[in-house]
Amino acid sequence: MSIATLDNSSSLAFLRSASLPSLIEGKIEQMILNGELAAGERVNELALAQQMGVGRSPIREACRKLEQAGLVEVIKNRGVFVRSVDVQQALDIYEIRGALAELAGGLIAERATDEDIAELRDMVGQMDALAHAGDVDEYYRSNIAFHARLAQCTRNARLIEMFQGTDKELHLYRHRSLMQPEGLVVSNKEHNEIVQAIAARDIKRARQAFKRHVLNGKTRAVSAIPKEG
Amino acid sequence: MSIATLDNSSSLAFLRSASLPSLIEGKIEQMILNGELAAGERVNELALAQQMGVGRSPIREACRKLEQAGLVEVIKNRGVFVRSVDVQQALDIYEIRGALAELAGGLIAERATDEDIAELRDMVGQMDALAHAGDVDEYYRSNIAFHARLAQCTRNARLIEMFQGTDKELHLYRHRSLMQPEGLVVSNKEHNEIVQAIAARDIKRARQAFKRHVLNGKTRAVSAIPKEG
DNA sequence: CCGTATTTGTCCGTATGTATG
DNA sequence: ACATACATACGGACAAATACG
Repeated sequence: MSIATLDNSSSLAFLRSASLPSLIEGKIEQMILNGELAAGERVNELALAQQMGVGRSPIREACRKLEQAGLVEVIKNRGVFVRSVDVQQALDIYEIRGALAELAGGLIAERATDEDIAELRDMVGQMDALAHAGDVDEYYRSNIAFHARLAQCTRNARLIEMFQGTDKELHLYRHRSLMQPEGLVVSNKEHNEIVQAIAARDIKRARQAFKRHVLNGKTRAVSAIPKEG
Repeated sequence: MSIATLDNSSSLAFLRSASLPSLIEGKIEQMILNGELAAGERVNELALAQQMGVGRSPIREACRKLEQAGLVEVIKNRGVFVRSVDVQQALDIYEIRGALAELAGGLIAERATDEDIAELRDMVGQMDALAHAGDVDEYYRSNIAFHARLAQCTRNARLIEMFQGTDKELHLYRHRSLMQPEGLVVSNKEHNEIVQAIAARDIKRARQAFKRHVLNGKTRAVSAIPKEG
């Protein structure tokens, strides 16, 4: 009754607020980003339904959302397949992220609070240790958190969503192992430049620093570039 | 067997290629953009299903896609509601479109073919007549087509999608009557500047011209601006 | 505050289409 | 090329939640 019941009721309260398709969507998304579901692989409705102990309807609705998000492709009467992003599509997305980063850099330099900046500094400091230690996995997670925190400082909700969305799409291109241990230090040096420009409230420098960071990320991720170096 | 049969089989072939949820999604989207479904209004599953002569499953899947596209909001156990975009959200989106237009302007100046440019010129010319004639409705349609054609010239599929997507979202803010008859002439003058810069292959000027056009559109659409004039 | 009607959430059955031997 | 097995597409039914009187 006591603790177990409380835990149970609280988890039920959570289930009440979040719809089942949304929970399933998050689960499938996680499976895709974790690589459990590889690019091009088929997403079996019945198998997932039985695995999760639900009917097929919530699975189907979740897949439609993922389709719109660009994480899966749905072929009528054939099934749902994890989207595979080719080089050209990745370059297109990086091109867009470069422009969004340019915008974001300026917004952050204008709108970030001193608390924001202090926190960003801390994160860069911690990542510096991870980079020099060569802890790729932990740096990877911290990198995501840093960019999420950075995006928040734009105070533009739609822009934050676009960074998140395009980042997930790019995961379908970066076939794991997206960074060399030495790339970590370089990447974090760019993080530091961004934060420095923001702290100085230097809009122009912040725009360029953030844009360069994204486009350098493109170069790091895309090994064989067909056009436009 | 003759013509009627052929027509029938061809329409069936179309139904074969496009999924029912996708067709319904387009239909609902059209109803929203046409104003048949007003912002904030509830989308009744059963009513739509009976109206379209289908079950509720395809309706629900279509609504999930529209939710991800940002055209509707789904509240658990309450229903689907046409999204209402407030002033701040509209400003956020215009901010993003400004950055995307800046990117697009440069890409188009680099990548547009001479045929593209000739066609863009023609469209601007036709719109000029419509603008001076004060034909708001026809100008409105031509304006959409012009921007779609312009986006195509970027040769960036994802960027094209983003222009389309954010444009639909903005429709939920612009409560009809988005342009004064005199605004048409001004707007098309900006179109002409964009095409001129592209034809001259002047990347910098094309970037600025396109960005200005979008941000001027923001000013035209947003009457009461709370911050950042 | 309660009962009723309406609407959503989910599951499942059947039909249709696809892949495989 | 055909038949079988399998997966998806859609509709209908039941349960749960909400809205209304």
